[in-house]
Amino acid sequence: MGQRPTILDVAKKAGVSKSTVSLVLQQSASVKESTRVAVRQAMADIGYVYNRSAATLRSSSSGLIGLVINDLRNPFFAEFATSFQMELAQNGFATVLANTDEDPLLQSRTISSLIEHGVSGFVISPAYGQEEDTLAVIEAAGVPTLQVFRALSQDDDRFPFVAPDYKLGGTCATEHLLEMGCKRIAFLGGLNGRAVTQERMSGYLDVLARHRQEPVILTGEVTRRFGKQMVAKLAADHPDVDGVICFNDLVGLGVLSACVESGIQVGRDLRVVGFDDIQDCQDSFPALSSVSCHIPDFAKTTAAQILSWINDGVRPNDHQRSEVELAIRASSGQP
Amino acid sequence: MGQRPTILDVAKKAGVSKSTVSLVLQQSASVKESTRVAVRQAMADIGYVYNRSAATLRSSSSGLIGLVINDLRNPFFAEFATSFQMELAQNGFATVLANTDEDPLLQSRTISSLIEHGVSGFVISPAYGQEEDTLAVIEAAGVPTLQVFRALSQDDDRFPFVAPDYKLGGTCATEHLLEMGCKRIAFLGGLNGRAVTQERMSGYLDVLARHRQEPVILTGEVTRRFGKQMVAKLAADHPDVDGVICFNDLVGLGVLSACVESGIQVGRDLRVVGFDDIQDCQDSFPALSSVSCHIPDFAKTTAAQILSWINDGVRPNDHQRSEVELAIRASSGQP
DNA sequence: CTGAAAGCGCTTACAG
DNA sequence: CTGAAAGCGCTTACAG
Repeated sequence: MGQRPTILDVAKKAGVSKSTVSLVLQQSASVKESTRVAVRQAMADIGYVYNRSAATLRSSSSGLIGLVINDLRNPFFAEFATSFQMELAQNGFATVLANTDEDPLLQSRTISSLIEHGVSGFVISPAYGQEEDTLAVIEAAGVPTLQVFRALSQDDDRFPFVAPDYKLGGTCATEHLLEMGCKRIAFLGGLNGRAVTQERMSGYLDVLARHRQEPVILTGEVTRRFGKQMVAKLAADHPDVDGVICFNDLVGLGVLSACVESGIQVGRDLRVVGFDDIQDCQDSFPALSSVSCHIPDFAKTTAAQILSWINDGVRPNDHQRSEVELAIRASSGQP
Repeated sequence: MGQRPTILDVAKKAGVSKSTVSLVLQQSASVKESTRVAVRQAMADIGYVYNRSAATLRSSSSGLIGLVINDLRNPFFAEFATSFQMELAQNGFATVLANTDEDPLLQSRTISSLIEHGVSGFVISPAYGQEEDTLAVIEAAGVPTLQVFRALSQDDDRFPFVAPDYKLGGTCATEHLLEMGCKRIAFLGGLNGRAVTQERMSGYLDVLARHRQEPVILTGEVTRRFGKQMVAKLAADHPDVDGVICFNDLVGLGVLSACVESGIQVGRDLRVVGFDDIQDCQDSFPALSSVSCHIPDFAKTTAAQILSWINDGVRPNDHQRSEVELAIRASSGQP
């Protein structure tokens, strides 16, 4: 492959100094149009390729963003990651992606590694556990870091946090099921004690309290499998349940498939609402009602915030909630 | 954050020269154990962080792999990307991920950008179209590149290609349905004319020819939606079809949900086999039989190959096929 | 608006 | 086994 051309070669070819070439590379306004064109032409002629590592070393800005996700096999996160990456790409940033698989140890190691790579910022949906380790590593590096969906620490404000309005989602879903005439509504899935579970559940609990209904809570994994299991459990232990709010769509889709299996008419015998509104919701049978978190918009906003923090030093607000909206489909009783 | 310590600070602290520090960093065997320990200790004491950009500039090896995927919203690719990234991480490499959304223009731009970032290698599941542009960009850079699942060019061997044995998968699926007693088997989905579609279909066609059955082919999108639509079409145009082989699991899952909707008993009235064996197959109702591509294993192998190419100069074989295996579940008639 | 010089933090021969 | 020197390809002040 020989030697790749450098800005020196470009400068020679274009008949200018290498500083001028560098200025062209940085889109500096202080380069005359005609020289700019000449330099660009010279680059094209000799097949010049920008070397970011060299630039990073001098300017300490890599154009790399670290996206660290607790569970990338979950389609919700995969959809977010995809939208986020594409948005960053449009703004000239590349995304270094890492799945931590809910392992806090792997998480700290991953983050350290990405810091070595000189990421200009982090967006992280953290794994639970050993929060201090992770926080300390990031803090020591002083890299702009935005937490999404989950917060490593509820109390302090070391890193801004943005998430959908989980509580409102729980509220809307519950009110909707009540309006549809449900007399007994269960909440399924979500790890007990986690903030996200608490929030989604609290909307549900508030509404039920106002309507003097007793809650039925079956927390647990956030998987299709768990949703399927809970249908049997409901039939056995809580036969009066006629509506369920699921921690997320995976649980909801599991409920749907178990209902089909056991001949329960979803949308009539049992009304089901999921949470997140992943793409699958639209193509299940019946289509799954869900609290939409507007994943693509959320990803765009997140990208915009981390970029303006990096580029313009604008630190996002510490606590932000994005809008949610109930997407009503056949699983909760609409035609 | 002030100045981050450099190897010079470490050297001063440990009382050695910076070359020695560098050798420790590179795990060189020619550093005495005691000095190695002293240097490591000094690093910990002053909070040293390795600066890869500097190392990359000098050594031209970034420790970054570009993973370029045509459709990352498809769970099959998301599962692959996740397994691949985690495997790379275990080997000290970071993954820069990019979705091209089946857009060849975005693909060439993406690849150029990743080359600027100095990726040490590419793994790419390409988008179709303008293949030459993409090939030229990579070739000019001389970056080790492994094509997976799809090949940009069938004829030439510019970049090694590895994929599951699609044809064998089609064969197994068809034979299985025949054994289950199907009298008329359709092939659903897959873009017409694409190599992957051709291959999956050719296994199906061969088996049918041997058994003197007429094929029924309905190519099209590779989505749940398309699968749903085809159930109605089959009922209208090909009521005798009692088995379907789907281009992929998304199509298969769409078929299942439409069957539930229209009261068709999957596994009896209609036997269904998908392709890829994504995780959802296990939790649908009925569970979806599928040609397993062993995604996690495939990802591991891919990672190993690109790494040994980069690290040891071992270029993978030009055409490789990985094993597939039919996972038989209720949708094709097993209990 | 453009050029000459220094320097970012490493690795790499080369001595010793 | 360790040290002094050069250099990777850029950007950044600083002159002019």
